[in-house]
Order: sequence, then C-alpha cells, then structure tokens
Amino acid sequence: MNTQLVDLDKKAPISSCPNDYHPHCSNCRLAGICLPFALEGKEIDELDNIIQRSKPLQKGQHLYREGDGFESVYAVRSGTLKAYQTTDDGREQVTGFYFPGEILGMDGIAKNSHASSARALDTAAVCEIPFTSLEKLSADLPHLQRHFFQLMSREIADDQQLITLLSKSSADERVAALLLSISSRNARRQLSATQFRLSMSRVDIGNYLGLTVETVSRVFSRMQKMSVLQVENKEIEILDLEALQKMADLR
Amino acid sequence: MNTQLVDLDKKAPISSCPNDYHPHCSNCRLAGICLPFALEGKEIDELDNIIQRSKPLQKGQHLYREGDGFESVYAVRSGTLKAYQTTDDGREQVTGFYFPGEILGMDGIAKNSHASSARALDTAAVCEIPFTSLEKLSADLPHLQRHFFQLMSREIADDQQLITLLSKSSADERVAALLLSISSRNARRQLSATQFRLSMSRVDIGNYLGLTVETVSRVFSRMQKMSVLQVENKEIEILDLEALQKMADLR
DNA sequence: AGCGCTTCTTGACGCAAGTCAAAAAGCGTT
DNA sequence: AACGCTTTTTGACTTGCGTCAAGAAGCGCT
Repeated sequence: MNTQLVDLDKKAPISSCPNDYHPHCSNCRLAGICLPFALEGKEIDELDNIIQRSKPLQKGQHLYREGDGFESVYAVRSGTLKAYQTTDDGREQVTGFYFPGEILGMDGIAKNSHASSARALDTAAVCEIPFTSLEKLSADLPHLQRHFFQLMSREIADDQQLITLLSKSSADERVAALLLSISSRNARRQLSATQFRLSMSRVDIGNYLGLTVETVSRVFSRMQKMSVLQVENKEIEILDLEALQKMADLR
Repeated sequence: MNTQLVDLDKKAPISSCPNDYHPHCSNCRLAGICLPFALEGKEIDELDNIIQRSKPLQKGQHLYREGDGFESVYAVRSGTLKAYQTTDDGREQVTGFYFPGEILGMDGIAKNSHASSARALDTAAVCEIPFTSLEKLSADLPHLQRHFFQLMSREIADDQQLITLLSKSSADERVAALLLSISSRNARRQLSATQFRLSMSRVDIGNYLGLTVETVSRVFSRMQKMSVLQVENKEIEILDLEALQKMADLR
C-alpha cells in the first residue's frame, strides 16, 4: 500500500490546490463538482472529518492494484489517473481516465477488492474516503447518500457510452469522442475547452479506445490535416469544435 | 408508462414464480441473489412493503425508455430483458441482458432520467422498487444500503468487463464470453450451466458484442463444427466447457 | 551537449470482420 | 397447409484497422 509522506494532512498546504491553505472540503475549489456537492455547512464539516489527504502520488505510481483489498474510494484533487485491468495474457485495458473532482475506486465495492488498478499519469493528489465511514455518514445525510448513488450511476452511464463507442464507432469517431469528453470535463473545471495538454500517452489513448498506437497517431495527423485540430506533441488545440462534434456524433 | 394489469399484487399468484402463492420477498426463490440478500426477517418485510409487483410485460414491450423520468429500479422476477441505447443516427447498442434476480435501471439515477431503454425479450415479470423509498429504507438498514452499493458496483465492474471484451477480443472470444456469462448466471439460479435457450436473437447478440448478425452466425457454426457447442436454433448445449473457457480466456 | 530510452509518426502489406446478396428455415395467422 | 414475415445461415467480395518495420522526435540523465 502507498504511504510515503504521512502527515501532509492539515499541515503542509498542497501547492496544486492553491486555495487550500488549510485543506478542507469547504474551501476546495472542486467542492461544486466533487462529493461535497449538495451538502451544506455542517454537513461538509462532517464529510471533511472522514477524508484523509495523505496521498500525493508520483507519476507512474499506483493508488491501488487489482485485487487489493477495498477500503476507500478516492477523489482526484490534482493531476490525472488512469484505471486499467490486465487480462491474463498480459494485455492491458484502460477503463477510464480520472480528472480533478472525479471519484474512482467504486468498482471495488462489489467484491470488497479492487476490480482494476489505478496509477497516476502525472503527479497527482487524491483525497482518500474510507468507505465504511462514507457508508455510515450516508445513512445520516440523505443528500450525501443521494449524491453518491448518482456518482455511481454516472460511472455506469459513462461506461455504457464507452461500450457503444467501442462497439459501433470508427477510429475517427472514437478519438473525436474522447477529445470532446476531455474538453467538456475541462470546461466543468473552468479550464479551456479548446486547448489542453493530454496527460496520457498515445498508447493509453489507443488502449482506452480499443485502437493501436499507430491508428491513434494517424487519426491525429488526419485531423490536423483537415484543420480540425492543432496537435503539437501532447498539446492539443481544437480548431473546429463543430466538426469534431459532427465526427463524434454523440447523442 | 406501462400499467396494464393493476393489482396482481397480493391476489393472483404469478405462475412463473411457483412458490409465490402470496408473493413476498421472503418466499421468493430468488431472495438469495436479489435485493433481499443479506437482510433478515423484519427487514425483508420492510423491503417488501415498498416493492410493487404490478408489472407483467409482454414480449417486446418496454419497461422504460431512454429519457423517461427516473422513478424506480427494477428486479427481474421471470423472463429476460435487454437494455439498449439508440445513437442519433438510429443504430442501437445493447448494453446488457437481465435475468431473474438481477436489477436494472440504475443508470437512471445520475440524471434522474433513464439513460437507456429496457424491453422484454419474452414474457417477463419485474418487481418495481421506487427509488426514493429505497433510499429512505437504505438509510435505516445498513445491510440494504451496503448491498445496493454492491449491486451498482457490480454493474460497473461488469460493464468494464464488457469494455475489455469489445476492445481486445476477436469474434470467437466475444461469443464464448457471452455464453459463459449466461451459463454462470443460470448456475446461480440452480439452472443448467450447459443447456439453455437463448432468449435473445442473433441480432441482439451481435449488437451487444459489437458484431454483425452474420459474424455471430458464423461463429456459432464454427463452434458447432468444432463440437464445442450443439446449436439448434435458440437451444444451446455447451459440449466442451473447457474449450469454451479457453476461447473466452477471461481472467 | 551527447547518450540511451521511450514515445510518436509514417509507410507497406495482410487479415478478420463488415457488406452485399440470396437462399433456407422458423413461426404466427388465417 | 399455405401464406407472409422475420430470423438465420452461407458464400463471395471489400475494407478499415492491425501488424511489421524503420525512422524521427522528445526527454531525462550524466
């Protein structure tokens, strides 16, 4: 298990979360989209009490591994993580990317052990939320229970979107859909919807979308040639959002 | 909305559930795998109180449609249902098949409207579980809350399995995996793991697995020729379970 | 600045699964 | 049992993406 720098909690301010001089859910700029959403005053304090913040991860480091005992779910505070499974012939399937304000680890509840592994794509900070505490608190705070049900439901709906994508779409459509997903998740956090840095490699993208690296690369080149995108290494600029939406053709 | 024969509840016995002379969760033979799992005596009564059983569906009939307001989740009592989404160019993506004892509709919680449609593949009976009641009851019954979290988590984990399947596997592997999934879900209900009738069409199977009908048909033929399966229309017999597992090659 | 390693791009070629087409089998209806 | 409709099967052909290969670019390390 990962415990490297204990007691960052409540002492050192986390630089990547500039407003959290004294980290607390109530002054985290992600509160509006993260777990505290729909809670107020005293309730947020109660939630904050069960949250542990001692988990800064280096790039490549694991938050948990498939098969690990399930104890907590995690909220991303900064950075990006990917979740993936390994098939027994050694191939890897990326099942999701997680950005700040998003929750991961919920797939471990069913069997009380993690169904996937999660690793940091860059330096990442997470809030650990012990699940038994969350359960207890949920029983007392109807809004929290409701919101957590909603978060799990969203994960299901997102996975189903991906299923449709993998099942029905061409390489172009898949890449377009991923870019649009990242774009809208950025917008949710008040970041640019048209200009961003991909924290994941082409390999990860291909893996997530069920494509090879080569195909992903070719799609990027093609979209660049059509001036839909400006690709410069990991920096992406969406030049023609409408065209991209048309390509992705999502409901 | 579907309300055709009101008040079957507590009066007419449902023939497909022979032990339910007086339908009640405590004497339903599916109790061990369905929602009541992990509840006892009085708790089961409380759950039973919120459940509505007035929903027998004809083949082809919808339980709910994408975009419908979300009010309840449903437990399958008999028959089979499929969940699917429609892309805006009119194509359909089957996202899951649901057998007796399984819960569907949980993808509607997030947005308070159903993210997919559900229709019966044969005559099917379901128990309707109003979600607000379930939420309230969950706050009082820790075991119920826990179990419902687990059910949602299982749905996530299952979807991720499907994602891996769609992303990495050949047509043979996909079909093998589906057959094994059906097989083990049958076993869970004390039915034969090697002999069963497919309630879904080849089109639905292909749709679910991201394949065309033709490919599905060819795979069945091929597996029959290899004497892994005995296929007679919708009746399937698994002749060589090990070979099938090897083909599916799931973790 | 130079080295080694990893990631990314581009091209040539092959194959698994899609498409098109047509026949056969199943099934409900009268 | 004859009809029409849907589902399933099988064959021939096409194609998008995977595979293989080689070079280019990026990046951390000394």
